[in-house]
Amino acid sequence: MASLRKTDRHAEDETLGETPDLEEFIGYNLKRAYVIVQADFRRALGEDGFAPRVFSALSLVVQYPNVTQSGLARMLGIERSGLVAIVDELEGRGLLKRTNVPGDRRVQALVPTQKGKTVYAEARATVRAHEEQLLSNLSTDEKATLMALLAKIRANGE
Amino acid sequence: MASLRKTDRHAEDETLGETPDLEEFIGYNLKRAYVIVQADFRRALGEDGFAPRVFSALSLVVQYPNVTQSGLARMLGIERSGLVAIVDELEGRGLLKRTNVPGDRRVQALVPTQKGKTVYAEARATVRAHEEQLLSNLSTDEKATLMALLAKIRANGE
DNA sequence: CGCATATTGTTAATCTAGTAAACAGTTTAG
DNA sequence: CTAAACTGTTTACTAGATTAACAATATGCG
Repeated sequence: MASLRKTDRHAEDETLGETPDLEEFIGYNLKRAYVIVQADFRRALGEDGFAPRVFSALSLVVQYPNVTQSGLARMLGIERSGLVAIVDELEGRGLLKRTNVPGDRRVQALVPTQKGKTVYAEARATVRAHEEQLLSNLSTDEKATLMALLAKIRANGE
Repeated sequence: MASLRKTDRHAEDETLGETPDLEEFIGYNLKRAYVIVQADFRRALGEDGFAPRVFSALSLVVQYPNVTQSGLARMLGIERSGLVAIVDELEGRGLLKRTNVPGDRRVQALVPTQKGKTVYAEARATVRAHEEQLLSNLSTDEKATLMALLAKIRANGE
């Protein structure tokens, strides 16, 4: 998603001095912005850090201890089959544990460990700081506006 | 990426009546919005329609006829190896053709066919209409603001 | 109660998008 | 002329995600 440069076209073709169609589409612009922010996220957390989805899962487990895997999958908007590997990773790193729930032997409630809470708090601070810096050309107001507009899109689509 | 519901937590855990951390992150909100808009895009173009990246490629070829594959890959921000399948598909559907360039026997300039131009114009109108309707709870001003803010993010990240 | 239906976590197969590395052919620079 | 760079391409690989099936368990309802 690089920018359009003069040298990407051939000399002989004309260059309608216009904005490319693509930039009219919200979807295209959303994707480009997302790719940039996502790359920054990965840079922030480094090689051995969390993938975005793993970070998101940990965040929710810390905030909603005893959430079930199905519940977590619903919150994340993914299939519960896809969550298994994510929870495996978090449990493998000792950041949460699967615990059985007295009333229902099907479910595995997810509980963050102390380490999980600590590691999440650090990761959260790191990601926040990186976002802050990546978006330093946006004012606080602009960031708030952006969040509000994105929330409106979400409100429509679900 | 569904919404957070009371029933997704267990009865016994408390429910800090707070906004989930995740919604503080621009990256998370961008992704959620993007997923919604992308799903709408696919609905708009239907089963046999274009994937977003194929649509984007066609758009650029129509707007910049005689672009090379390398140039197009740069514009799209993908590797040129990844572009081969996309161009194959568009050529297979008769929407563009690879032509050789007099001065340079390495490159294949991409030229839209008449059908390509027509099909693109239709697809563009369809996608626009769907975006319009999906985002009908945003005013024209809000949409413009959103675009501008996304462009600012892009300006930072590249 | 008993039985159909639904839910939970899980595995396995599959799909898409995308990257990285290598390549032969060709062009450019010194 | 030779070394370096570029083009399109293939192949192999990874990540993220979906679907379908499954056994264990729970729920609803005659």
